[in-house]
Parts: sequence; structure tokens; C-alpha cells
Amino acid sequence: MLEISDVAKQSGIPASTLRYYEERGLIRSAGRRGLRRLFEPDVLERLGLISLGRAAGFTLEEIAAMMSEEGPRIERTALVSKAEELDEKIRQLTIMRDGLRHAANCRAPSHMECPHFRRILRAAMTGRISVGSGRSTGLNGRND
Amino acid sequence: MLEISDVAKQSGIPASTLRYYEERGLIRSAGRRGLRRLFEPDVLERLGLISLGRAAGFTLEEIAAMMSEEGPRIERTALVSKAEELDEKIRQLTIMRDGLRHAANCRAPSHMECPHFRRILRAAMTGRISVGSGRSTGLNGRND
DNA sequence: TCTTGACCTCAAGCTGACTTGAAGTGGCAG
DNA sequence: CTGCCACTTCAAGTCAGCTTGAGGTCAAGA
Repeated sequence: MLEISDVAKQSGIPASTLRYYEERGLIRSAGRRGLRRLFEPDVLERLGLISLGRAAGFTLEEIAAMMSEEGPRIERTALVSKAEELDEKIRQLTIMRDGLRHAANCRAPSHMECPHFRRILRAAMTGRISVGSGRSTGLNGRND
Repeated sequence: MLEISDVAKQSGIPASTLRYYEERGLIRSAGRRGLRRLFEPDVLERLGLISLGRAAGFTLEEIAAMMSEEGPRIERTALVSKAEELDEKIRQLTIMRDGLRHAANCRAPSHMECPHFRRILRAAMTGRISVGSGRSTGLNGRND
């Protein structure tokens, strides 16, 4: 049995987030000692799955839905379609990265005069490119 | 000179967003006809750049800082470092995608019993994986 | 001239995933 | 037995990037 502070320490996820996850039904505490939550060690594994899900772009709600009482039971079709989404996102990010890298090296007096850059620009305007906000997913843990 | 509705139509960006962008100093209106904003046509190019920046993961504030009075003047070092960020993100998403794809095909009774899956899980927990929220970046345009 | 309605402003609301603050509780060291 | 303080709860705040609503304005068509 682990106290919340142990779980926090070992997972790198703040206690407040753990409480929040419990509230959202993502994890369960195995009981209390007084007021204090106690967790079974396998909560760490579960937290890993949550992190995995977040990193893959699932919302907490989706993750909660996927994780049944008896360990994770993830619908395979959901996995496949999420993998495809990631493929698309990777493709777009790759274009962006190449574009940025090109723009950084381009000798055109202004980026607007570079055909390559303008092509990227068109891609950006028409291509439904979506990229994350850059906010952490809770995996970093550092947040005082 | 374009009215805001023209700009909205041609860029796919809602008028409310255009007003918001103006407020944030990302675009300027060239004047008014009565109350109504008028824009010079080159605002469309500027909006393209903004979309590009958003897609590459810059915040609106960063983009505003990069766009000087005299057309875009983007620091090359910023481009390079953003490209590196994208590289990292691509790497992480690739790991995730492979993990999801494997999990979809894996015959282990529970994903937790599959060594491959657990390896991904460990990578997820240790690798500072960060991914976007999945919210749009304004490139999609559709949002009545 | 009058009406229309697309535009305007300003403040507030929204989403998702948390964090923070105030006020309360109780296990355990001394 | 007492006090400490790490935990607890609950409500509210935060962040980014917008959207929405209420109430106002005014150029243009009839």
C-alpha cells in the first residue's frame, strides 16, 4: 500500500493530479488511513497507461471509458484509428519541421520570396494542420 | 480594401478571430468605413503566416513578436529550435503510434501482459512525452 | 427619410486539465 | 495527551485561444 505522496514521488505526478484523476474515475484508492488515501502499487502501472493515452491524444474521458474495472480493456478499433490519426499528425509535423528548417537556411531576402516557403504557407492554410499546444501532459511532473 | 467578412471568407478564419487577432496585435486594419474595419489584401498573407506559426507550435504572442512592422522578420534561431522541438515531438508520436498499432494486434490477454506494450509504457513514463491537446489551431476554419 | 442588419464594443463564457487557497482533520512523534 | 503538519475537501482560479451575448451604430438600399 502506497500513500499518495509515494505515488506522486514514484510517478512524478503531483498529488493534486492524482486526486483529480480519482475524481474523474481514472484511478481508485484502495482505502484510507484516516483521511489519507492508500493506493495499491499497481496504480503506477495504471498511471503509465493514462500517460500513454494522453500522449496518444486521448482525453481523460476517453481514457476513463477505455479502462474497465478489470484492468485496461482497450477497443482495438479505437487503437487503430488513433494510430492513423497519429500517422497523419506525424506527416503534418514533418512537413512543418522541414519547412521551418528550410526557412532557417533559406537565402531569399524575405521568406515571402522563397517558393518553398510559400508552398509550406499554402499547406498551412489549406491542409488542416493541427498541432498541440505544447502544454505538458503531466508526465513531466515538475510543477511547483 | 477588404471588409472583415471578405477576409473571413477568403481566409476561412471567423470574423471574431480576426478581431481577436487585431486586438492581440497580429494584424492591423487599414482603416474604417463607418465602424467597419477595412483590411488591405496582404492581410491574407499575414494570416497565412500566423497559421503557419500556429501549426509549428508558436503561441500567438511569439508570432506577434516575430512579425515586425515591415513584414515578417523571423529569427532563424527560433525557427531552428522550433524545428528541433518538432523533431522531438515527431519522435514521441512515432513511438506512440507503434505502441498503439502493436496493442491493436497483440494477442496477449491483457495489454499489461505483453512485454512489448510494457516497454512502450515505460518509454511513455520516462520519456517526457508531450503531445498536444488535439484542439484545432485555427487552420481548420470551420466553426460557425 | 427610414429601416435594415451587418458590423461594432465590451464583458463574460467555454474547453480541458489541472493548480491553488482556505479551512478542516487526524495519525503519530514526543 | 498534545501539537504538528501532511493530508483532506471544496470552490475558485489559471492558461490559450477563441466564441457568445447584449446592446449599440451607421452606410446603404427602398
